[in-house]
Amino acid sequence: IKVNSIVQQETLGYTSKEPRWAISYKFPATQMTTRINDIILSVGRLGNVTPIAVLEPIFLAGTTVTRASLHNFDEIARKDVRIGDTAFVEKGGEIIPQVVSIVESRRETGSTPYPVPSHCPECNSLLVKDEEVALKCVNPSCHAQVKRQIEYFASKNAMDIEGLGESIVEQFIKKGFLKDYGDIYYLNKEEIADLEGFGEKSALNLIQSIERSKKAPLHRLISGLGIKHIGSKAARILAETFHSIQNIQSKELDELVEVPEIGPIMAESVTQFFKEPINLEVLSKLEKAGVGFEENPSDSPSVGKDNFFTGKRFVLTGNLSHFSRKEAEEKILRLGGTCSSSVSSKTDYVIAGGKAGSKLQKAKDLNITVLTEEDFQRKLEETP
DNA sequence: GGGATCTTGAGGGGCGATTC
DNA sequence: GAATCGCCCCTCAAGATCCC
Repeated sequence: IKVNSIVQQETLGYTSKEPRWAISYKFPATQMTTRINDIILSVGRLGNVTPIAVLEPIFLAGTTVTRASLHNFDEIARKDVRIGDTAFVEKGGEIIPQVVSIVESRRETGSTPYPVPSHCPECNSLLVKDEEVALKCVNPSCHAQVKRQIEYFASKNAMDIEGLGESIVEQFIKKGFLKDYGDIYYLNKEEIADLEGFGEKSALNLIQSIERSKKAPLHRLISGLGIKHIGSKAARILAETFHSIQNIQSKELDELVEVPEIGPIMAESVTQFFKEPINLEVLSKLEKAGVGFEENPSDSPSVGKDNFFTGKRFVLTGNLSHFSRKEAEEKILRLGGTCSSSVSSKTDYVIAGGKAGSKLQKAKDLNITVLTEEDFQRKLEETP
């Protein structure tokens, strides 16, 4: 057994379940070979075309792996991945399947390099490649893009519309109920209830969930609009700075660039979004439906006295048992802290739940204080 | 250049709704 | 009422890109 890392939990303050003296050994990721049966193309909400390897199913690190992202066509060329190849596959962090390399000695005779596609696999529009590595479908009406945009708008990170997942969105688009995310607010309960797989109860739940989302905090609405480069963090900054959609819309490029953490590319992306007639039409639908376009004062972070969380940067990892990661993040933000998705020297605390992964190791390497869930709860209780 | 963020995708468990 | 179905949630990683 090769040991590639050691995690000493001395500093973690773990309870008897995970004792202070415990040392864990990590194994190198298990690699196995399997055949690449096909390479399929997925179109994301911003039009990026991502190639995915369809694998001969293999049981690897406790699960059956059937697909792995190939990220982009440069990556395919770099690894020279071809349909029919035998590939080494592993799971990063024992979670994410990835194609590590190809076994060239087992390559089938007559195989050819995977061709870079010229047209969108969903709408057949011409694909373009600008400065970015990804190939892009630039047809705003592309079925796949519209579907992904609606899913993203309804997702937990955005408007949090429970019951509007991938397959339901697909079904609604096919039925003609949805053409963009603005249509969500004009869905008819009776029509939904008549659909296969739905009933009175589930239709009512969905409509209620949609109604609730009209009061979502401004930053979640901004995030849900799907503006390129504007994710949850940037959306929060824009909401806290400008307080309403109309206010953001009225800003010129140079005014947006003045906002901390918003650079010229992000600012350009925002102004471009509000210039597109197709986006203005959707915004109009949202506004007419009564979706909140202004910041609710209760959405702002607590600006009271300084506390343990004020100005500190946190990273969450592992499973928390008393609240979801999202809830923990919300609590930190409300108390004036910030949350990041990666550990760096600027991180003040890492909050580690059960089954914490590589972030815990990195925190240890960088000598960053690690809090258990119990420590975190105690700090919350101590904070007025 | 380092760090942060965004995007995308994977699997299984949990759970609610529908169907029989 | 039980069985089945399938959606949603959760977490993590890689690569690209952006900000400072």
